[in-house]
Amino acid sequence: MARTGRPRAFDKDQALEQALLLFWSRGYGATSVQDLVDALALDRGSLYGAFGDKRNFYLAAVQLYWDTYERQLVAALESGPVLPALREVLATPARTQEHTSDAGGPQGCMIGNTTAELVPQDAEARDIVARSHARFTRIVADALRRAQADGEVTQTATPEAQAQLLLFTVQGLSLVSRAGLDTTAALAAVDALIDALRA
Amino acid sequence: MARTGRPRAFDKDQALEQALLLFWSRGYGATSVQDLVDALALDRGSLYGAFGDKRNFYLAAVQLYWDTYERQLVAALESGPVLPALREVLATPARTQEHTSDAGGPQGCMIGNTTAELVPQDAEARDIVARSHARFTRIVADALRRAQADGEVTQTATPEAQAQLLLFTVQGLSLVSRAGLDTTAALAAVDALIDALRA
DNA sequence: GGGCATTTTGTGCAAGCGGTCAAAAAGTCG
DNA sequence: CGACTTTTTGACCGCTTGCACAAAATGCCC
Repeated sequence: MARTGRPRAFDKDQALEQALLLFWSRGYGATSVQDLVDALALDRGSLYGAFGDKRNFYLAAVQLYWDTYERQLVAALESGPVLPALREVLATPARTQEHTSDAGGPQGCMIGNTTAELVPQDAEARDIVARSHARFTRIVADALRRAQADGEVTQTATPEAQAQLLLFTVQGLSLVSRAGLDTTAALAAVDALIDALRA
Repeated sequence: MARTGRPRAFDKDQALEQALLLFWSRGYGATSVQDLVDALALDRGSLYGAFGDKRNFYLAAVQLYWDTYERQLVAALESGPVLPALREVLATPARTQEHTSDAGGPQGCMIGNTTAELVPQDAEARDIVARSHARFTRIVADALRRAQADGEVTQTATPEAQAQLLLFTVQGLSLVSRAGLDTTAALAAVDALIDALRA
């Protein structure tokens, strides 16, 4: 493996982050390679050289998104009472949306966006999304299992079923919020769900 | 308003239905005008003459989708106990997905698909989606209000909050199901939610 | 049956798309 | 310092896209 040659003039990780922001804001199809070239201030060939084609670039950005999200999720659930943390997990997308609703900023959940746009026609995208779903439910179910044992969460349903329900809710909330959300109503719905989980 | 002239050689409503099926299966961006021309067996000019441009065509299809869905929703909730009907509303997308997961058929909820793909950049699409959300929550909240009065549904949350939660869940379920769903797990989650609503 | 309004038909087009490539530039290492 | 490897640069390509338009076809109404 040769290590010589002209060094890259840009930070690959930082470029990926910026690309994530763009893909997140506009979606896959609506983001042209030219948009990326303009936004990242690097030339076409450099982009292709570093990341392969547009689809690979997007998938890498999605993976970065999920890795970041998962880290935060684990951190939020690893200590303390579970229900307030889960409440926060659900409330965050509802509140975030309020600030950026009219701006051109990121919209919804990147995993959800990918599910809607790419999954039906892209097996690799489906794998990434499915794996993210599985990891989300596993992490949340583990936390709920502990909380059931502690008497914090009701045992009227299995932790797995509860986690699955939370996945649906957070995905639905992120999606619906793109069309404009009554934040108060959304938070009331979140509270209704959290209350229903209480033992 | 002149009524004369060469009559249309195809059924406009039927063409719209077929277009809906195509848009529903592939999404907006991935469905080219050429695809529509091929599938509907009518020529380019005829399509533009009857429906205007592609975007208008799509929005008309979405509207048709919602009108159909709303009719079924109202019918399902207008009589009998509410919770079993709501359970069915949530369970249907989970089961439907099982059959068509690998085929090229319709995927997810058309409103959700539109939310993900068009809403961020299309004000008219956002209006249609937002109106659909509002109508869904109103219809469901009305049913829940009745059910709360009848003692069928818990009063620990307002009917509006419960309806909003159901909107999130059905949208999330439809979306997540596109990535492949464990039907049993999904139904367990639905049951957990329905049970939580029971008085 | 002749004029008229409308749809059909088929061609054509400008623009934007994702992607490629060859030459120039820039460090690295013997 | 000069060969080597990699990145940069910018022009370029073939393709598909959504859409427009003119001429022909068709049925209604007076």
